Amino acid sequence: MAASTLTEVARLAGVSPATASRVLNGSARTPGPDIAERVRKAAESLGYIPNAQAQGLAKSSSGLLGLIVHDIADPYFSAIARGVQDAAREQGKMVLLATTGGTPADERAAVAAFAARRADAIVIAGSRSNRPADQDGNAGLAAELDRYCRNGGRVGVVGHPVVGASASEGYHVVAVPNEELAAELARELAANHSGEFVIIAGPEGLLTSDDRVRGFQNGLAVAGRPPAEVMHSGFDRAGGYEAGQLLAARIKARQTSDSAASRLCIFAVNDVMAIGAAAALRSEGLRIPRDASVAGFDDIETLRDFRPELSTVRLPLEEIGRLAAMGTAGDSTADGGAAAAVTGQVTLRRSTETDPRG
Amino acid sequence: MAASTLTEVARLAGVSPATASRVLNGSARTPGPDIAERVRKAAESLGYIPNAQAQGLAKSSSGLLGLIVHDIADPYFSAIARGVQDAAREQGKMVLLATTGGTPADERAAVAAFAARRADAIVIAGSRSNRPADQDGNAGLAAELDRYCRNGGRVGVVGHPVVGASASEGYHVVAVPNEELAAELARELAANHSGEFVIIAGPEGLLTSDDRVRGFQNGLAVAGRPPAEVMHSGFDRAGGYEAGQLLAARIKARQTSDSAASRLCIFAVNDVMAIGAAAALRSEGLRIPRDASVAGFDDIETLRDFRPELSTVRLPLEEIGRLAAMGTAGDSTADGGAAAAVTGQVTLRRSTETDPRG
DNA sequence: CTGTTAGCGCCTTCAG
DNA sequence: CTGAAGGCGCTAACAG
Repeated sequence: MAASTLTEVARLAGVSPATASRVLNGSARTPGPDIAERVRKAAESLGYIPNAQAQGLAKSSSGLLGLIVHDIADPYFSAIARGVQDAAREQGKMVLLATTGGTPADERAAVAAFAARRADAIVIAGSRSNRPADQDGNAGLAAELDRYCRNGGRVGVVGHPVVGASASEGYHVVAVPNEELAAELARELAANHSGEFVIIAGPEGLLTSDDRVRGFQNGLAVAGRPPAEVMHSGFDRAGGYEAGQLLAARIKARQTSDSAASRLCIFAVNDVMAIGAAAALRSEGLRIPRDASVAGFDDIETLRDFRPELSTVRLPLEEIGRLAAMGTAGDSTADGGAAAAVTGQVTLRRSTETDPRG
Repeated sequence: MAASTLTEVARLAGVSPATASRVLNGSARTPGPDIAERVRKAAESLGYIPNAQAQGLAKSSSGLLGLIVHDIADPYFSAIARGVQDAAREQGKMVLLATTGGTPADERAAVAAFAARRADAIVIAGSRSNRPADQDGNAGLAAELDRYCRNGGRVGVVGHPVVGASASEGYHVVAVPNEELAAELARELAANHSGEFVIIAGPEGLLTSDDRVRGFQNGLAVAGRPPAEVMHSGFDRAGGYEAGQLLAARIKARQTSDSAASRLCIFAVNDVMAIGAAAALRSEGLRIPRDASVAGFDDIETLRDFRPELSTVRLPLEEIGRLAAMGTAGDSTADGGAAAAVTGQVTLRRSTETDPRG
C-alpha cells in the first residue's frame, strides 16, 4: 500500500536499482535505450514517485527554498512571495513558507527549521529591526544564519542585511534605495506643497522605516523645509489608523481655530499604513486631498483600486522577490555578499494634489 | 564544515546515537537526567540541528503540509493561506507552497511533487473546473490524489471535491454553501432593488462560479424576478473589468435613450471581479451606487478600504483555511470524506443602496 | 535504562 | 554499460 520504491521498479524491469536510478533521475547519461524504455514503463505502471527525502539525504540537497515573511496575507509580502515562487519554479525548487510576524526570535526558529530540512536557500523578507529589545533576537538570528551559510546554505535578504550577520559567503542582499527614494519623494512633494509635513513612521529601530524617515527629512532639508514631525506607530494598517486619528483631531482643531490653516502633508512610511491613516481621516469626516495630503511607499497592488489614488514610491515588489531568490542560485563564489539593486519610482497621484477639487 | 550529525553529538557525549536520539527528539521518555544533560550540552556546543530529511525517511512522515493555490498574491488565497499556515504551526508542520494558476495539469504536478516530498497532507484551494477542456487534467489530478491518499496521504479541499476523485479515505472537504448564500443575497437585493439584474460570472464550468450563479438565479426566482443575464468572463479582476466595460456602455446608452431607465444591479461572483467591474464603471464616468448597484462575494480583506463599500457575502476565509488544514490532521478514520462546513453572511453595504446620495 | 542491529529509499563510487 | 556494495542521518525494534 505504501508508495512503490525504486527497488520495486528495478525488480519489475529486471535490472538493478542503480540502473533504474540512472534512467529515472537525471544521471549523466541514460543507459541503453532498450533498458531505459523497460524501466520507464515499469515505473509508469507502478506509479513510481521518487522519494525526495531519500534523494535529498543521499545527495544532501533538497530542492527546497525557504521563504520568511511577516504575514503572507499582507499585500507587500504576498507580492514578494509571488516573485519568489516564480523564481523557485524556474529553478525547479519548491518553496517552504514561514510567517513570523517579524519577531527575530521566530525568524531564527524559521531559519533553524529550514536548515533542518536542508533547504538549499532561504529568502528573508520584512524589515530588520535594530531595537534594543530585539538585540538578543537579532544576535540569535545572525548566529543561526551564519551557521546555515557555513554549512553551505545560501541566503537572500530583502532590504537590509540582518543585523550582526557576518557571513559573506553565500549571503546575498537585494538593496532597496529607501533613503534616496524617500528623499526624492520629499523633494517632489515640497515643490507642490507649501504646508507642514508630518511623518507616520513604524516603531523606532525598524530599519526600513528609519531609512525612509531619514531620507524624507533629508529631502525636505534640501528643499529648504524644516524637518517634519515624526509619529511612531505600528508598521501596519492599525498603526497608520491610530496615527491618523491623532492627526485628524489636530487637523480639525486647526481648521476651526485658524481659518487660514495650511493643509498638512502626511507621509506614511508604507502604503498599508497610509491606507490606515486615510481611513482614519475619512472616518473623522475629513477628505483627501482637500483637508490633507497623504503619501505612502511601496505601491502595493491594492492601491490600484484605492481612492483617492495614493501618491507613493513604486517598488517592483515581485521583481524584488525574484531577485532575492535568484541571487541564491548558482555559483556561490560569484557574489559573496554582493548586492543586487533595484530601483523605484516616485509616483504622484491625486492624494497629494495641491489644488484639490474636493 | 557540514552540519554536525547525531552521531557526532553522541560521540562527544560519550553515548550511543540511539540514546542521543532519545533525548534530543521526542522519544517516549528521556533517559537518565545526567546523561540527558550531557547530550544536550554536546548538541548545543556543536550547534546540532537534526536532519529532517533523515528523520522523515526513518519515520516515513515529513512534517510537511502542502498548499495549492491559484495565486498567492490574490487576497482570497492569501487569506486562506494565512489560516492554513496557522493550523500548520499548531500541528508543528511547515507549509510547502505551490501556485498553479488553477490549471488542473499544474495542480496534478503539484500533488505529485508534494507526494514525492512525502507531505503528510495536502490542502487544495481554488475553484474546481468542470470544463470539457479540463477533463483530462481533472482525471489526472483525481488519479494523482487518489494514489496519494491510498499511500496514506490526507487531503483537504476547499469548496468542491475534486472532480472525479473517488478516494474517500483521508479525503476531507470544507463545504462552502455558495448556492444558498448567493440565493440569500439575491433575495435581499431583490427586496430593495426594483431594476434589472446582471451576473458577471467566471468561465462556464468553474464550479464555484456556477454554484453562485445558480443560487443567485434561484433567489431571484423566489423573489418573483426574471432570471438575470449572465456574462462569462475571467475569474479575476481583469475579467470583471472587461465585463464592466461592456455594462458601462450599455448603461450609458440606456441613460441617454430612456430617461426613466432603471438602475442595473450587478452581481459579480467574487469580490475581485466586482472590484474590476467597479473600476470599469468608474473609468467610464459612472458612479456606484448612483448609476448601478454592485455586489460581490467573499468579503476579502481588501474591501475594508474599497469605496464605495461593497455589498458582498462574508466568508470566513482564514477559518476556511484553518479547517481545511485541521481536517487533515488526526485520526484518519474519524471522517472518511466527511465535510466540515462553514457559514457565510450576506452583508449589504453602500454599493447597493437603493436611495443613493450620489 | 542504554547499546546494538537493521533498515527507511536513494545515489555513487567501484568492479566487472 | 551494468551490477554490487556502502553510506547519507536517523529511528525503531530488539538485546543486554
